[in-house]
Amino acid sequence: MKRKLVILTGPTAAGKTKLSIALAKKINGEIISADSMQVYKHMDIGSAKIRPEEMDGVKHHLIDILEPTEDFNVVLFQQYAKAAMEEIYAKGKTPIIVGGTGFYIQSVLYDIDFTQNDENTALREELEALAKEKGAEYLHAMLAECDPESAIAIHANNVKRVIRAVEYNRQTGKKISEHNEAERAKESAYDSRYFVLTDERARLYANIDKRVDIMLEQGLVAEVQRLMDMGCERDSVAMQGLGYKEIISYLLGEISLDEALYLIKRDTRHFAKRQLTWFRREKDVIWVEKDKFAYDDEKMLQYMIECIEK
RNA sequence: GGAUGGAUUCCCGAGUGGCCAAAGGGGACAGACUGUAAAUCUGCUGCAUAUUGCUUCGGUGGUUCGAAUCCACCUCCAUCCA
Repeated sequence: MKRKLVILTGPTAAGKTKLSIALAKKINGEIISADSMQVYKHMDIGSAKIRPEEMDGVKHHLIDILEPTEDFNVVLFQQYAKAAMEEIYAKGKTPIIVGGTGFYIQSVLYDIDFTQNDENTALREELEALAKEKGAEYLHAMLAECDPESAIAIHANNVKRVIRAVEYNRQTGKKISEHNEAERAKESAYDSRYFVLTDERARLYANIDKRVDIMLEQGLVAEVQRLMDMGCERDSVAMQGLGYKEIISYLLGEISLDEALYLIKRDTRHFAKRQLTWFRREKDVIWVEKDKFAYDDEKMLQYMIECIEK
């Protein structure tokens, strides 16, 4: 008997946070954040993190668990999320994964096996250096040698993924293409309800623009300044977040504040599009289109609860 | 009123007689993604009854086998002189 798992995701600025609280209260759930930036402390404004008072007594997991100087990735997410879920199930409650990072959700939902090879940074650095020196094509040719299928599937310019594929082969002696294929065939490990909250594209984009302006008013620049003062490196995982990298660029005098804002808005729109592409590809998703519910949260909740109880 | 420069496909911008439906960039749109995923990467962008046909480069007319490219006039914009 599979255990119940509720997922509430959707593109950025769709309104997941607000709806998630109401949902958690109705179904006696606890929330696990699937967000690659909200795990970090001191990154509140730019990550649009939920404020404690907004939680309204609903317990949240995986928020504020790391310093911005620490690295985070899917594997860690999966570990933490699974641990949190056990804790929630033990209490007889339902876990609700809320957040926009589709890859993270997938890692838990399909219990993807990230073979536990040690983090071999030396090898990765070696490959990165090689790519820089001899070019992306060279590395891609290396991949073609050890894993032709991956070489076909991964574009040579996508250096990060080429490196990972080569790295995987070097560490395990196997092909990542075969691994991926096997993982893809997996069925959901849970009795899950995968809700994707979304809205008309134009509204979504308008919300994004508005939200960025609000972040600025709330003190985004000061927040980023503080992070820099704390010693956050600009190429750290945390500082790759939307809103952070652009403001760093502004604070370093590379671009104007207006340019930074333009870039944040544009790139956040691009991000929302990518999220939508991801969710379209996921199977068994339940779309919750706000315009079809006349923007009535109660109606959306009611619909979601019906789906959950089925 | 005069002089000069300019008007190009959603935007910026290249193109100065045929190889131009028109470089490049941006935006929009679509897609990939299995240890950095708020990352990284790819495709596409005049219309159609689609290996061809049609309409397009401010407007009208002209030169030419052939014009976004040359000429005339007109409209608008910019700068300068009155």
